[in-house]
Order: sequence, then C-alpha cells, then structure tokens
Amino acid sequence: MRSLYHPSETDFRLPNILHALSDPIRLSIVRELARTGARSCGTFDLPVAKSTASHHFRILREAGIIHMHPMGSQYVNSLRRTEIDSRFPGLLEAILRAEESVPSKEAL
Amino acid sequence: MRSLYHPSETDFRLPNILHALSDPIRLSIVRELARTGARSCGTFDLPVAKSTASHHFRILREAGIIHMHPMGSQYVNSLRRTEIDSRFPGLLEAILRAEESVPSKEAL
DNA sequence: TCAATTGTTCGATAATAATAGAACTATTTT
DNA sequence: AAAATAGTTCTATTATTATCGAACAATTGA
Repeated sequence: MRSLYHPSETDFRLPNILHALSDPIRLSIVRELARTGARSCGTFDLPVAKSTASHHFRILREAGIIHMHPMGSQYVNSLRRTEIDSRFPGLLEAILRAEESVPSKEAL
Repeated sequence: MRSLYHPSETDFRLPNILHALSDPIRLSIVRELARTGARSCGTFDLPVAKSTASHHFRILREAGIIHMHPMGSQYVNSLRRTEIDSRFPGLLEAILRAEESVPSKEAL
C-alpha cells in the first residue's frame, strides 16, 4: 500500500479512457470528483463491496483518469483534469456535461 | 435483413456510447465514417471475420452511433452526428479530434 | 432460375471484466 | 501493544464480450 502505478500523459490511450468511463459506477466516481474535488475512496457511497470499489479506482487510475495520493492510511483521489484535457481536449468536459444519475444497487 | 433497431435520441445512454467507442475496431469504423461519409459495411477493411464485423456494427447501431440504411443488398452506414451532438454536445468532436494526437505506437 | 453478393443470425468457444469474501499491509488511535 | 481504520491483493465465481464458422435471408446479376 505504498506507491501505485500512474501512466504518464503520453501513455493515455483513448480506448482505455473510454472503457474506464463506460462503467456507471466509475462514471459516478468521476462526476463526484469533478463536483466536489479530491476525496478519499471511503467517502464515496458506492453500491459494491470494498474490493470491487478498489478495482474500479484501479481501472480509473491505470487509464490515467485519476491520481491516487497516499495520505496517512487513506488515498486521496483527484481528477487528472489538466493532463486529460491536454491529451484529449474537450472530452472530459463533454462527458461531465452530460448528466447521469448515480446507479442504485437495484439498478445494477 | 429487413429493418434493424435504432434507438431514438432520448434513449441514448452515455455508458453505452462510451462502451461502443471503447473498442479499437469500432472506433476505426466511426473514424472512417466521419472521414469519408456514409459507406456500406463491406467497404471497411477490418481484421475480423464477417460475422464479427456485423457484431461491431450492431453495437454501434444499438448505442445510437450509426444508422444502417438498407440499400439493395447492402446496408449504408452513416454517423448519427446531429443526434449525438444534440444529446452529448462536444463528445464526438472530442473523440474524433483525438485521432490526430494518437501516438504512432500500437495502431488499432 | 441459378449463382454471386451482402450482411445477419445462430451456436460455440475463448477472453475480459465485474463482483465478492478473505487475507494482508500500512496507518492511526486507544 | 492491541484494536480500529483504510484500502489493496488474492482467489474464485459469474457475467459480458469478442471471435469464428456455418447456416440463413434478401437482393442483384447472369
């Protein structure tokens, strides 16, 4: 639980980014981050088990969408806005502009 | 081979759209369509079997990304640009624009 | 009418992905 | 030091997806 892999901006791949954002749970994480700023994993009320949530954070991280910064016993997640915008101008903005509700456990 | 399902604009779902575009083959189809205009399925030089290509066209169609118009024995595929832009402004533009900044590594 | 063309659908298989529980690591608190 | 907290990683299971070949359907052309 020390340092986690983060791709450099030049290693961002569009299919990876789109795949990471195509999951409703991951999309809700990204929307929350965009709306409220950096937050630890545990502050997200996700309708899945802890290990599954961890999996989703990992997908986002490895696609280059979020940065996970260790802080004490937690990880502070933040959107890699600048880098995503630099690599794929307008993409994140367009996705965030499209409103979508947080999925309930029943809806999954 | 008569009429195929096409969702109405209000039924477009962002996760479906993103998932459809997260596959390199489908992304290449969309890029070709954007670049050259409407074309039949057979004019795409895809590295997969005919049935697999058909599957990919179906995913794109059911997500609302393409329209498949029967014409003789073929289907003419076209991007549903206006409707996608209306529902998710800037999304398609950002994705198509990203093509130019994709590094030369690992094509498709 | 017969054959070729175009693409779908079906059935099967292999690969990927989502999910959860349990065990583990690191940190903080008591 | 022990317990609580935060999150990862491992293992397994299930669900979804990609893939292909074969069979099928519709249209076109000989």
